[in-house]
Amino acid sequence: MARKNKTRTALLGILSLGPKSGYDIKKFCDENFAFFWTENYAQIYPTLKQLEEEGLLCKETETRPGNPPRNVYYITDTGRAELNEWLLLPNDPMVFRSELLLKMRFSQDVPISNLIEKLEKARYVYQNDYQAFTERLIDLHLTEIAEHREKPDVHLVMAICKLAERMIKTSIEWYDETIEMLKERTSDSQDKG
Amino acid sequence: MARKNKTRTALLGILSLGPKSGYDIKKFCDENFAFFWTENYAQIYPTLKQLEEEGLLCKETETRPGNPPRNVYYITDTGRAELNEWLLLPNDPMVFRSELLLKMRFSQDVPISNLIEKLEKARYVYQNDYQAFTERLIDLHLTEIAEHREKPDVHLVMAICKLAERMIKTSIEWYDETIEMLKERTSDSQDKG
DNA sequence: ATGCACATGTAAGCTGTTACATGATTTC
DNA sequence: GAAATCATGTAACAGCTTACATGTGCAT
Repeated sequence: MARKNKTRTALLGILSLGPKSGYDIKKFCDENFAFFWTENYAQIYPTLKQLEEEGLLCKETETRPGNPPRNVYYITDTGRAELNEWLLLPNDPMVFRSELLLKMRFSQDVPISNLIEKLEKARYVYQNDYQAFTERLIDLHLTEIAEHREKPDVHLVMAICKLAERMIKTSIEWYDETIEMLKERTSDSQDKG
Repeated sequence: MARKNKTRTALLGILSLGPKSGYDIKKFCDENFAFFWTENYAQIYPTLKQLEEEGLLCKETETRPGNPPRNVYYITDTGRAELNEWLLLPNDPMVFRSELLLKMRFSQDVPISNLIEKLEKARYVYQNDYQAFTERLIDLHLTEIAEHREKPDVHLVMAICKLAERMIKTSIEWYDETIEMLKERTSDSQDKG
């Protein structure tokens, strides 16, 4: 019963890229996966503890001058085994959830200006995301050229960034078009009325 | 504490389009909102009951020959008021969640063929969705022309379908490109090895 | 006979969010 | 002095999914 805990395997995956603290993991998620994955502290810390108890991770407490002590977690061989098992399993279908689209469907009787505001606000956020991904992709290209060699996973990271960039671009174009359509309708009805 | 119940307002919204049974609501969601919203019976039935108790909906039991009895719910004025309040409120940011992209990021050491399989499977599902949306958009256009008039919300429905169609198209193109890239890398490493 | 569509519900229990709690250090 | 960053956690509770439970009518 109840769905499978994805945080477990997400943490194993992130830690398979290198040892990290709970704080690092959150940051890593926000900076790299925000487009398609999020985790929060209230999930991360208890899960790390649990994974350590199960022997999938091991903990080392680091003290660095001028910083609070950190609990850094390393993935164990057992952890890597569970990760690889999960990687081969079929994945859940992607989930896209938009409260804005839902509201839009029911908004025929609310002031259009309100809907336009919502769309503009969402579009603004996307604009920043789009720039971030574009810059990220350029960085990846430049790093690759500068280092005269490929890191083993650079093509995977780039593919993921490309999808994010294009989805966001598609969204922005749709937002602009839809905002314009709604504005035209507003002025039309004002002309008539 | 704990997040806001979105099912309540989703049901109010759907019932604002016309009276429906719990079964109808589920079907309506699956057929119209699946791209960005889902509901399931275990959420729908208790929520309908609760909304009725609060006076936001009213129930009528319908018996039709050859069919099991249905509980059809109508939205009340109080219900409409709560719906309109919610429509004006700022919405949560959209959520996109993809276990496939997450796995992809960690898949540098698993057989590429396994990743390709996953991508091809996902792409196949999208292909069907894409065709469905394309046909749906054509239908909406034709209906509009045939009826020589616009229903008040047709432009909203069409906008939503357009976004879905384009997002799916963008995804399919990315899947194809990514699958090809991975296949090339597989044959490259075979040439070298 | 088998499966699909119609039709309504409940129980269990993990998941995930929000809020709370605490404190050092650096930067403006 | 205020704000941001670094850093780790817990409590409470609503939300959401999965599985279970039950039954009719129609089509192949």
